Amino acid sequence: MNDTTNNLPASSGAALMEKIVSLCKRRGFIYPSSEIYGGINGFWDYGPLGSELKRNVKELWWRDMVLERDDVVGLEATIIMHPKIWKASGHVDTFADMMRECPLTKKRVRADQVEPQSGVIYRWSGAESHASPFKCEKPFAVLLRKGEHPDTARKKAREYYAHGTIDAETGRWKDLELTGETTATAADSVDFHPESGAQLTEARPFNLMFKTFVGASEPAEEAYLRPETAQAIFTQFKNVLETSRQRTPFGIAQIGKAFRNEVTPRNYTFRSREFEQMEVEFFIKPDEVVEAISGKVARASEISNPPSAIANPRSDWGWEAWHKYWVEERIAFYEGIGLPRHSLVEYWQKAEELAHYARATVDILYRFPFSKRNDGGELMGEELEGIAARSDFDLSQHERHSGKPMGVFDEDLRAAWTALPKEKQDALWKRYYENRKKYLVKAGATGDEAHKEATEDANGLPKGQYIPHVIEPSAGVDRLILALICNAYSEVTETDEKGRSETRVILKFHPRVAPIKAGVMPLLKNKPALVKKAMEIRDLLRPWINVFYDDGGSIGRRYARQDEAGTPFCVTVDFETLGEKPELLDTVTVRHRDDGRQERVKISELLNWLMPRVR
RNA sequence: GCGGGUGUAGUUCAAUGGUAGAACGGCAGCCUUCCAAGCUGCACACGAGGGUUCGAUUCCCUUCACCCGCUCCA
Repeated sequence: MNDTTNNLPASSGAALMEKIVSLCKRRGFIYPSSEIYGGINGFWDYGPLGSELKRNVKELWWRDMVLERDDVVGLEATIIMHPKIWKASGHVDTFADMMRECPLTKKRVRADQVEPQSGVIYRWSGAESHASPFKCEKPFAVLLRKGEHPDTARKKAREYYAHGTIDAETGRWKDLELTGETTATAADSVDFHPESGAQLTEARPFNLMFKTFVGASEPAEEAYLRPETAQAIFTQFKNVLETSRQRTPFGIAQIGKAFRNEVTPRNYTFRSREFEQMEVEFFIKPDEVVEAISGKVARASEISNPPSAIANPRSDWGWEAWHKYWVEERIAFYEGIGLPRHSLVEYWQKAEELAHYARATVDILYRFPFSKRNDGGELMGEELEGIAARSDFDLSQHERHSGKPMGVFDEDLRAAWTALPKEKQDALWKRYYENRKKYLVKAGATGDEAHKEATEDANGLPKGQYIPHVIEPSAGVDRLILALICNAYSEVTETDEKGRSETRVILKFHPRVAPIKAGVMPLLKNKPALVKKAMEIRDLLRPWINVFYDDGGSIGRRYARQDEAGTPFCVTVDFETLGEKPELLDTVTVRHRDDGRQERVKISELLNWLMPRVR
């Protein structure tokens, strides 16, 4: 236990990240994008090993989420879509926020979310210095709250005027003379920064979506690069439903690029401006429909028994049960590709953190070296995936904005409904109506409109019609790649007989994700028989798994190279292979990455030996 | 976007107002019977632009990128 990431010194987060970054560059996992031109902030490329790693991860996800399930189908949509989609999804409003800035602290706040404040406004027309020729005539104002001394406001003003001047550096700003002081009272004003009290700048649009133009001739139509892949799934929902022979509950999966003009890309590839997502939108029956068909809705606590196992889906599951199911399913996926449970955090978002569309969201966090620590010194983790219960918000929004119906017809519901007692019908109708009305009001409908539409919606139930709800497990591929690399990173320090100590790096990837599954090498390069046999073995394995042939340098050097690349197995052709000991003819040495252990495997059995270990 | 720091070979570092060295790594060859051995040779760098100067990697300015702290993170 002296060679794993978790035992590296706790304080070395930044130093550890530096080592990981340079390893990634050196071994061809990750390069800065456009590096020969100086790089471009927030963009990263994957090199030979990185692209294999990423391909493996995406393929495993796809296999787990789509190929090995009956109830999820795939989609690959375009990056540029109809601009109205982003209006319907809310991104045009929330991603293009009007922001105001505090001139004192430079902090930015959303223009529509400034807390109203009351107090006395102190205004100045400028400031000048006796000690230097400094003079400034910009107006500045601070809100003085109850109980604060006017000198507090004056101090802030001097700080503001001195900002970036020599006076600020020498500390002489305290002597600045403020000019043109006036006061006024303010009640519930939203013009002042809640923390500093300084008057905020005018609101400016601040757009996190990348804009582009469709069409070569002017005036071209403005469009956006998608800031998430989810909306494509919602907009193609009806097409998929009608062509895939799926019925709720079922999901649509997509892997693809998304783009966000992040304010500050940071932490290596963790927050990139161009990134890839792996998402499923899993469409389920609303709870009222489940209850109509099954007679009851299973509680979340009923499922998954024992707790470590993932329950099999049941027809009486409502959104809570499905949500919990996907949380467990996804954590199992991460464990299955080598992220140990203790490296992950299952974080249930608090009510006030939830996005406007979400009923519940669980974030799966990975404890990155750069993560902040809590009071107990424990890494708190950064989000790899969010699993959101989004109700019927998205499909409803697209129904409203496109005017196209997004509901489904469900024969089971229609049949079940007629068999229900009148009281039950009324109760379910009422609940569905209330939920729809609540959504519609939130979406901006007036009371009357909402009542009318919600009534129509609820009247669909007896006919077997409803708008599905959705559970969305949405993962960031690039974040996961970074987590896998951080998790795999380990060092072994060895002292040789000459007393030299040397630190070697081993990337302990799970064999499933490892870029290279096996290194194939002759023990010695200058023995043609060994080389020939090794090349035969490479050719034998190559159609099935990614192998790497290497005969450069000494055998130890080649092992070390493969350790750094995270290759779980090395296959070595030696003199026994050629029959030096007759009983070992046509066997090879297989060397294990993590502990250097060796075993002999017959060449005829090699592929069957390797395959189950690398998938 | 703000403040602070840093930019020299693939990586980690050094030196210098007169255009740069090392270690490791890489490549080629020799050698090598299992964990970065050795020998020989080769290739590879002053982030970019501008200014000062006879001359700038070095000083100044701008810019870009990276790191840290704020901010942001639907």
